[in-house]
Amino acid sequence: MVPDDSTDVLIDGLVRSAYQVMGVLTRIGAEHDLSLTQLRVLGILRDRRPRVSDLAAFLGLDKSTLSGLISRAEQRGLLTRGTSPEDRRAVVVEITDAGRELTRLMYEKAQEALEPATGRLEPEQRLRLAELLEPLLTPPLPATPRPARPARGTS
Amino acid sequence: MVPDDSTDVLIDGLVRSAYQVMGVLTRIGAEHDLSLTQLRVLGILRDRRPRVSDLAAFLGLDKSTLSGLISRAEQRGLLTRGTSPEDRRAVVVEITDAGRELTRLMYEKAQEALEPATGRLEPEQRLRLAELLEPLLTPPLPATPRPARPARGTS
DNA sequence: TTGGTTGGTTTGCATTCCCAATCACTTATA
DNA sequence: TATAAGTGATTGGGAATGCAAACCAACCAA
Repeated sequence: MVPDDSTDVLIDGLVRSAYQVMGVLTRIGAEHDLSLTQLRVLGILRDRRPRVSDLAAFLGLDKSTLSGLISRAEQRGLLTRGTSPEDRRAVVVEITDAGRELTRLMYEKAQEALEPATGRLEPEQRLRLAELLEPLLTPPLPATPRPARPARGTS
Repeated sequence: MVPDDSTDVLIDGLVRSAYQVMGVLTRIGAEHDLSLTQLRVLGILRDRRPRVSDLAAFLGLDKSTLSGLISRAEQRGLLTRGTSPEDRRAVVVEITDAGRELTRLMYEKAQEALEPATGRLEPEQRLRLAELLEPLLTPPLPATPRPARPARGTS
């Protein structure tokens, strides 16, 4: 498939919007001592309880990189490490309430920060843009089905 | 302006596509020992000859961060430092032919890497997507007008 | 039980990034 | 013109990110 003009101009837009979004996330994260990667991990954990290797594979990072990152976040009380019942070697990572709250706040702020940009589109254009973006996105990690009750304890 | 559903879903798409694009750029850059920021700087330099502070302001980074980054790229022959005629304190950064070629290669590879994603859209959808993205983008640094002749040498 | 594999952590190193201090040049003021 | 203040860039210190290699622990097959 030979890339044509429509691809050129699209790549340019995607790359530039990516830098812009990352800039916003970096700045907002920094205000709360969260790196881009930490922010991303927390975002992923919102509805998943993956193992360290799943996380590493999905993020394209080395397991050792996650090790330190998870430790720091754990010390700050943003997430916890647990052992998988199925495989006692495996470490499952779970977000805490504090982590969840911080993540919510971060994404809320990101939304505000991007508002001047997204506000330049009409609501139906925003939907159309989101629709067009959708097919480009890599499917996320499957969500961990949460037990009927929120399962604060191990229940 | 109260964020509505269309904003939520759009932000989600933008953030995810940003992570995805950054992932691709990071990987491709790494294959040639270029960090995301170095790649970005080279991309900016393609048609500009900004001063260090312009670059820092545009990237939202500290000048000191750029200092080292520029030095390393300079040692690799990807760019050169020059003194501004107008202000002898100022350092202007200029891409070299080697840097330009490497940048071209990187973006070509990025295009290939993103092809499986962008290819999921029809050409007219790609154009439409690019069009919708456009209003969101921060205007880039103004290009440095190049002398009439491409000015390989100082002419 | 042994040997190989897989999941995570630790250690060491380069890079990125910020901040504070510094040097060099520019511009304003006396 | 001399001096002071301001601006542009670099340097050095410190934390975090990221990889690779070495390592331990648990799983799994023979």
